[in-house]
Amino acid sequence: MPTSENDSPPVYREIAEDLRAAIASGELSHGDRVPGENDLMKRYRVARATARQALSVLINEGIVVAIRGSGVYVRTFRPLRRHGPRRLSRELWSTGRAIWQADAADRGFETDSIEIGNVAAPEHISRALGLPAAAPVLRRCRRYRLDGRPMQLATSYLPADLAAGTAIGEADTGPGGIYARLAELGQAPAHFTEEIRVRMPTPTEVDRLHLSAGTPVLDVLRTALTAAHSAVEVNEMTLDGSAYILQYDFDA
Amino acid sequence: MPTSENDSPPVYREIAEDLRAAIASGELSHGDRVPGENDLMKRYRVARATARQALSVLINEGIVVAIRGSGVYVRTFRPLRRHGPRRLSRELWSTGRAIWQADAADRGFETDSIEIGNVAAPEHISRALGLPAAAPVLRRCRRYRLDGRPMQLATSYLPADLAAGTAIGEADTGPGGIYARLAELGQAPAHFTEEIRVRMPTPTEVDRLHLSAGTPVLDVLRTALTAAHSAVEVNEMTLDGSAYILQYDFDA
DNA sequence: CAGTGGTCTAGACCACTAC
DNA sequence: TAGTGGTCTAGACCACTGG
Repeated sequence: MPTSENDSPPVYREIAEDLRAAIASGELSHGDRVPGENDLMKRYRVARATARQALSVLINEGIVVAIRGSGVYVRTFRPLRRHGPRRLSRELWSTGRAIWQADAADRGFETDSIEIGNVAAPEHISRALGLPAAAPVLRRCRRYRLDGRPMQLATSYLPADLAAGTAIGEADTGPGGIYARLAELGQAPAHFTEEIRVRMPTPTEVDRLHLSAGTPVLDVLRTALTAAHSAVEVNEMTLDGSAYILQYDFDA
Repeated sequence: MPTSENDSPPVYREIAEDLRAAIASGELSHGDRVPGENDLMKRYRVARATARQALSVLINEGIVVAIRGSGVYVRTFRPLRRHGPRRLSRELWSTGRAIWQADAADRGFETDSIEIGNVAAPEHISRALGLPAAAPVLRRCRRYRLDGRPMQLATSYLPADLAAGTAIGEADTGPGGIYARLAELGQAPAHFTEEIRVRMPTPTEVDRLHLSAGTPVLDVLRTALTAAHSAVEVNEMTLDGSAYILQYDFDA
């Protein structure tokens, strides 16, 4: 017979709950060291696996990180605000700034591991662009870092014939970026739609974004449309969920 | 000496990777049964804890669910599209429909466990409403279900003096809901801003939303402003991340 | 009632960090 | 070098699901 409480939660959950409460109450705060495996084994008189299981709960909730050889620590959370409409206003890119420069004025935002080439469009991309299945598209993959920390992965797709022979196919797309080049072609984006999904990251994403366990990612799929409502670009982004707050403003 | 590969990943990761690949390739698909602990122990000749650890990776990624006494299954994912701007268009609530009815026409959307009362505003709420700290506000908590499945938790806050003596304080707010009542008071919402965050759920939310492990939640904080830009309502929502796609449309 | 996943113990060896 | 977390074994008892 167990402790004979009518329906007591498992030990590891109670330990996790104690730690969670200590964090919520401020008794332990950002960056503080959390009691480790050995501490918990002594304090609660449990086996190592049980102590580990308790910690793994908090790790998978993303409120704590384990650092090998060192200890377990309360995670800090300092997200960047990403303003949907404002950052895509025409004034911005028509004056020669790349749109991601709107996110973090003056901070060390930089792009990384760029890859450009023509491919056959995946199904959801050809659909979004209104092209036949597997139509040729120009794909631009890149990674954004802020202060050295990887924040998001982004892949743009444009109809191959539209982009052919322009700076859109170059590593440096020039002042104002892709959207300014599209405008020069008479295909300036006028409307945007963004679709947002949440999920846990794949191992590849964990690696490329340096995610710790318990960190979800945001998938943002943005479609850029001209004034005539033809789709000229689709941008598929994967954001570190602990690094962003998304903001959207609109009218009734 | 281990298998002497220079830097081979741990066994449990390799097992997880095999299963992930089988799912990605379609060899195993939605609802299918995944090899269980005993299968993995035999097939890979590992101890039970190792097989469990491999499965726990996939469970925490949200790609499979474990059902006690039965087995482990590939999760199905069928999200609901929630259209930010459109669902809040004035025509909708001014014609007597509650705004959440815009999400799921004809489907069994219903509200649940409603709780209404005056409280002192939490810090982030008083800030959003432009009120002094701990000002009195009317709070409305509720839960939404679709086809019986809980989908989101929502808590609205309105300045107490504004809501006093109106149907906003009632369980049934009448045709068109809160926003129609505000309009009658000459405080019709004209602008909205929504802030989106992602995180792993608390145990309470796991319970109230029936979330399985590896499911993140979306926090949406919406502020409703009048044409004169005074904030009249703040709605703090927590959505089941596996149940929603958020969509926002806007112009350049 | 056989099989499943859930919890827990008591060990072991390893890689890494910090002093 | 002492202490940390990471991986792994070989058991045990339990609650639950399914035929």
